[in-house]
Amino acid sequence: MQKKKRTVTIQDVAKTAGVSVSTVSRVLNGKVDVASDTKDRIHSVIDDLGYTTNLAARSMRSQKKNLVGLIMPEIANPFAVEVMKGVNRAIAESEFDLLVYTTGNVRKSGQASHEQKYVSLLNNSLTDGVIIVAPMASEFSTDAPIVSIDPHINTPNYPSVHATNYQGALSAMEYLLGLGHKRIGFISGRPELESSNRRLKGYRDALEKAGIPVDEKLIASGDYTTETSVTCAQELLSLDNPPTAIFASNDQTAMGVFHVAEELGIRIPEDLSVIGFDNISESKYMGLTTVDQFISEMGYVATQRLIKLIIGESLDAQTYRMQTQIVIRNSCKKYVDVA
Amino acid sequence: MQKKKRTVTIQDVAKTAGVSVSTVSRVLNGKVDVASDTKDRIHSVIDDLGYTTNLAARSMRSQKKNLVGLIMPEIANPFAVEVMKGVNRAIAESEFDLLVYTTGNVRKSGQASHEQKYVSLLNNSLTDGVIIVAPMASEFSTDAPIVSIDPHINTPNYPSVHATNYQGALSAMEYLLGLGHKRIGFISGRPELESSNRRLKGYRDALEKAGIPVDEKLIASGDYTTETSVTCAQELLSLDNPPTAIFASNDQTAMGVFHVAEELGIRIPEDLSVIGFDNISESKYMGLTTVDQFISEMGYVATQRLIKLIIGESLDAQTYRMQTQIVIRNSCKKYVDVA
DNA sequence: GTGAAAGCGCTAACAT
DNA sequence: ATGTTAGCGCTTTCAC
Repeated sequence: MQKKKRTVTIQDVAKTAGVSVSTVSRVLNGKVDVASDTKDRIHSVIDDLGYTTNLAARSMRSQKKNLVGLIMPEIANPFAVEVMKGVNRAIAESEFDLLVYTTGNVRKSGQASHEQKYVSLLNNSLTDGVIIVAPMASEFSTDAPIVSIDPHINTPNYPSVHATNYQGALSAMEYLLGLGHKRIGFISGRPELESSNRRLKGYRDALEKAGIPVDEKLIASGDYTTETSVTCAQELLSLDNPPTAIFASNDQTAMGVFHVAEELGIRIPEDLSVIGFDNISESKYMGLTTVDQFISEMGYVATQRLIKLIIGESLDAQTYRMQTQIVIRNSCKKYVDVA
Repeated sequence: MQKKKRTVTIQDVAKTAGVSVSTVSRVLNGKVDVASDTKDRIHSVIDDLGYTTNLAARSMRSQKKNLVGLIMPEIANPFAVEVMKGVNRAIAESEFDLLVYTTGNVRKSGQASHEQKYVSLLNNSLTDGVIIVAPMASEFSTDAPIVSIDPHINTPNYPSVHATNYQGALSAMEYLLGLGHKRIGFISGRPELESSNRRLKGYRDALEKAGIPVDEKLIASGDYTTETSVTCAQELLSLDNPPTAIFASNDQTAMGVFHVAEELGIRIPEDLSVIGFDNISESKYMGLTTVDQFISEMGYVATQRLIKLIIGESLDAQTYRMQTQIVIRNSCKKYVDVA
């Protein structure tokens, strides 16, 4: 079992080294005006006692914490994972460490009302700044800088990083239409999210622009999960006049389509073109065409921007839009409708 | 931009509400002996001022923080992601929130020497207990409970959750041997990890037990990443006498094999049986046979055990071994060696 | 170059 | 039912 000794404090170190706490603190924080022999002595005492500075206490007193916070309702879903990957990369390249705060579950976090709470929780005590993912609030009160990723509000009062969801959906559809598809299914994401609605709007507008009337039967309402997508895909593919292509609102959704197609013996991309927004997970190996990955990139960019704010630089623009782009992993066969 | 007001403290609330700080503190912590009208008044002041409690200050004073920590060198690799998923699930079911601490990068974390630092960092200040992933240290000094996942040491002095890596590898190999394979390739994981070595040992022992001499040319050294695995797979598959099956030491490694096979026009599972340890990512849709997922489960179990320790229950055993098991997603064709 | 002392915002006795 | 007060471990003036 682990040792149950009382925590070693700066006091203990000072006492054993025969100096005052302030001297120890100076050494700890790399201040210059300390005799090198005292410094050495203190360092060795620190090693001996296994002292480590108490984060809470330090945070309470000092400005710079070298810590950025990331607030997410949960850290298990693919979107969250991808954001974290991007944040992680930026963190790895920086002098900052990262503290991810989560309640594990959207329900526990509650909604907008709780967001401010989590922001202050981290920002006013532990961290130099926070990144908040998909916030609903239109405003935050905080001492330290904040950057949001994919906020629900279109033009929030705080810096944000978005994806060009509408444009991306438009390009995706143009690609499918360009292959000759006339009946294109759509599986939507969570309807309360801006991102989802803008992808849907892209779908509709692209069809309209192409002079193809929207068939509401071809629009299935998913929720960005593979499970629901399976049901949606079954629904779409068992229509009397099934779609010859499916535009999945995210990668998990595309996975569901792939899964159902496999069960039904429908080959992708030969019999059915599938295009997935995002491209998280390993679907790139699976015969899907994707709008390339930017979620991770959003995490990366958001972190970089936050760090800029922390070190006092200003942002070129408060809103940053990540450009989505079509990536063809496996070209779909040119499709000509038999009808 | 966000408001730049000075942080609202419990003092401010007390003053505006015309009560003492302790009364506010009582309300904040849901103590009973407060008149309901004062309580209401305080609550409304809290709302007005947008007060939120300072985590650092609170942590410094109180025992119970309702927060567990998770320490990982980085949070971007698939193993880390899977662990977090499991932890997330357990957290969602509990009254605790989660704080994930990472430096973003193994290099920045340094090694064993730094582990203790991170443990104390969280455990002696912010959290009620921590989970540490793949620690090298054989001992930790900490006030609050600790649980490790997949420690490098075989029998550490702290509670741990392992997978039955050796047994799992044995079963995987028995499965492949049972299909009639005589030349089975192996792509190893990071050699400094216990898990990797035990999987390799399972590979060797299974062959030996089957009376098949180990051909060292069939053992490629990977590092649990898809990138390296691609090289390994190319190496193996371009041998004069290539393997008819490959045992990949984890799922990412299996992905690499799949990728190379696709490029070479080798069909899985028809021409090449591939079995991957783990089963993270979406490889289950890819014609691979896998040792089923337990990494996430390790995170889940570890969290549950930590919570037990936090609330004062004791563990049945200090070491918990997750049972691995073969899962056949797509049965490989019975293979008979032509040699 | 070093020490003494004043808090940071909070909780937990101890009073009243 | 509420107020007073003593710290938690640390950094930071301000002395010496």
